Amino acid sequence: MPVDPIQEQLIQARRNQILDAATTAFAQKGYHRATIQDVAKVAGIAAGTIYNYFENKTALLMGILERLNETERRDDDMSQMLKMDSHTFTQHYLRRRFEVLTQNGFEIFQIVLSEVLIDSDLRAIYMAQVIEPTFALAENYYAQAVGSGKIRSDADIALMLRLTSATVVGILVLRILGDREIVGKWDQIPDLLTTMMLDGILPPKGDV
Amino acid sequence: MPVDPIQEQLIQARRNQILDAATTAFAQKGYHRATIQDVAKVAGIAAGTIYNYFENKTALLMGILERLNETERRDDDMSQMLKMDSHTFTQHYLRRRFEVLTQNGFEIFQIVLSEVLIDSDLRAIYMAQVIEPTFALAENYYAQAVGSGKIRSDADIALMLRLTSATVVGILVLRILGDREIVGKWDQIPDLLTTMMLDGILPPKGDV
Amino acid sequence: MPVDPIQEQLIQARRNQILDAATTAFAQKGYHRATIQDVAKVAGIAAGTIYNYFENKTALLMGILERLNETERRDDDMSQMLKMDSHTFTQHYLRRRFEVLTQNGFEIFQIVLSEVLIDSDLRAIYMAQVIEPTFALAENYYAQAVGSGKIRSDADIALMLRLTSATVVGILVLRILGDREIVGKWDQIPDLLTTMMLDGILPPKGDV
Amino acid sequence: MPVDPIQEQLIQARRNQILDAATTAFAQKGYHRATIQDVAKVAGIAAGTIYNYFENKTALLMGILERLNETERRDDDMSQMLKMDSHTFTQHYLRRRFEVLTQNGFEIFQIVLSEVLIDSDLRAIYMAQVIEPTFALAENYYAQAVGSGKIRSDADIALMLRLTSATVVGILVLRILGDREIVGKWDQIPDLLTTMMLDGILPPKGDV
DNA sequence: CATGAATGAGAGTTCATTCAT
DNA sequence: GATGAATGAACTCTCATTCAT
Repeated sequence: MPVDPIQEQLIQARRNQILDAATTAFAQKGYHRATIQDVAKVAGIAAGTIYNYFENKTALLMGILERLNETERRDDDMSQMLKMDSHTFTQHYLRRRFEVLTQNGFEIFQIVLSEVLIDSDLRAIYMAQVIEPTFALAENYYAQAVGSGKIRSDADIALMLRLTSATVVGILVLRILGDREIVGKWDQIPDLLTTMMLDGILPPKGDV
Repeated sequence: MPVDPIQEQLIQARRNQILDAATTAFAQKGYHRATIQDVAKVAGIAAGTIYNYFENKTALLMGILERLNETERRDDDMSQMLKMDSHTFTQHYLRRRFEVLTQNGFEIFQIVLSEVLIDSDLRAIYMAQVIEPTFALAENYYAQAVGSGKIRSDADIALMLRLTSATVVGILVLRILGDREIVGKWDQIPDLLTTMMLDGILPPKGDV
Repeated sequence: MPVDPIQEQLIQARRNQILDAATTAFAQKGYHRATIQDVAKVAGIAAGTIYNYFENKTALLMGILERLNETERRDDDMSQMLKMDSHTFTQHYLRRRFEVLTQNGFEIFQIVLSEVLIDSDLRAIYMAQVIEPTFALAENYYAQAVGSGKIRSDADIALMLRLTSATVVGILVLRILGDREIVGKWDQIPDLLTTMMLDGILPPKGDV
Repeated sequence: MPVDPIQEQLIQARRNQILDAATTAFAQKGYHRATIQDVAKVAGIAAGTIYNYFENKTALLMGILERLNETERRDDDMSQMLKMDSHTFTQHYLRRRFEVLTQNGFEIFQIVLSEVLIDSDLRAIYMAQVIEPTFALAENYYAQAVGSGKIRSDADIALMLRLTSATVVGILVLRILGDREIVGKWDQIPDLLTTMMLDGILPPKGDV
């Protein structure tokens, strides 16, 4: 069956419309409490129509996760970043991560994270497809950075990267939880985090 | 109506038995997918009995959260910690936090976190009763530490504390998600984190 | 409105195409489990098109039944058969019935029978239009046969005919159920049945 | 878990109550058209209660079939029948089969037959557990009868038995379809059938 | 006349909650 | 206080039917 490109576009548009609605509905009530009717109502279509585009409710969740993945991957021309010094690199890296978070809307992470904590199948997918790639580039960079003496050689790179990423994840969680400091100073965070991570919270040695 | 203390103890024992079962059941299947029958089966009692001790299913979740609070608060004689230097204090503080996490079992955070991300009422309670107190002591200490020049005075204390806590939260999330680095090196994390936070990931100045 | 005969033929062709598809689809999944989409797919047309030719799903079933009727009636020039002796007549009659069954495909009886057992409206139609006519001719013949002494006069003709027809129906059912003896020896059955019915299963009197 | 015999009886009673209701409801509307609500209404209980006793709607059908099996098997002390002459044996056998049909109520066969024609899984079960055993005894007897010269030795026993059983099945079908002759003379059928099968419909040789 | 996306009523099924025992 | 059978509202999903294109 030859694919009509216009048909294909219409189908994609409808799928996106439904996924947008699902994101909204799931974020408001949570995946389980939100019904297909809720999603349909938000999308402004009949409930049955959703099943012309998605096999079942779970597929909606998967669809949201897939779209998230695409966004995550869509960028990251990191070739230049490897030439930067530690500070600039870290700064760029964190800014980029925060942009991705901000652009996607936090709802999407709210949904995905809360389900991922519960559903072990989803968890495996999420780890492999979202979390791990988030580590990948930095891991590559830091390995080189250690080699060239930019970073302390006694460090456990793998673990330290987890801690760094954990910080980003944790900030996201606190943001979703509604912490006012985090929400209010969202844009300053990447740079503050850069400083904190590179130099620590102690006063500069020379200052004492 | 005077309360019979023995009756009271029996009631508390039964409540705890049910909450333990609920924790187990919710952790396995998630709050929504776990049924009251599941909880009852784990507890070794009839489903109806649960309703003699808890108003409804939501109350089970609240009960779990309350018990978590009690644990969090049960300790923390921090009076001595205020006399410590920055490194020792931070180390103590992080070790303490990780102990609490480990002792409670991660399941409980898995349950609470996933629901808290969804349910805005629960979220408000959780923020006020669990997250905020976790900040409180440190906030107090660091304010003093800045005053006495132990910490760089240009820092945004409130925000920096959020970032620190975010790291702990994020580590917990990654642990729940099953990250192998985090799981394998769990016990080393508090100390590594202490170093990283205080000194940063840059090599010591003198090394260059 | 004068009917364009070419139009009429096209319509009939399309109706037959759809009924063929419906027969196939219904036989595979059963009337209820087969969807209009299934029928459309087998027919190679769109689902909506079916509704240009049939009022609803039930009408498809009726259409199948009607076509069955036409086949049943299409032949049966029985004028010569009345001149035959009992054995030849019975043999011809049974062979003819089995041909009809075989030609139509058993699927059609599978569909019709299963629905007829359930739907009382359909049942009335089926009785009046299919079963009863099947009796008619034979009834006529046997009445004459009794009159001329070819058949025992103490017999209850009407009932005996039902039993004979019942045998044919039952054989069909067993065939649909997949009985191996019946399936394997299908072609021998009319003649065996002729012998059995006329002479019984007892050994010939003279043999003893 | 030790089984409380009174509990067990109550459960069986409720199961039977539900199966009775299901038989009624399915016979009226057919298995597919009858809803669980219909069954519940007939049984005078809530729809959900049915699911405490049967896994799903299919299990209701299976339950009906199982009860039918039990009835079929409940009897048949055929040891004496083997001593009978052909006529008495056949008469007893057919009478017995008709009794079973009559006692169970025709609805049950209406339901089972119509589903069995459609569902190939069910068909296999039905063949193995209901139809085949119905053949078994007779097959045994007739084999002996042929050996002792009571039945013509040129007969294909296996096939002839199918034809006999087919007749019973066919009579049942015609009865369900509402044929008046069959319904009206139901009780005479076994004996008439006996005569017809043994002696054929031809007039006795000596009569000519 | 053909199409097939959209519809929404209605089905089977689950499960929190109640209450007679 | 403990039980667990009964309840029925609410959910997901299916599919006959319609109708704009």
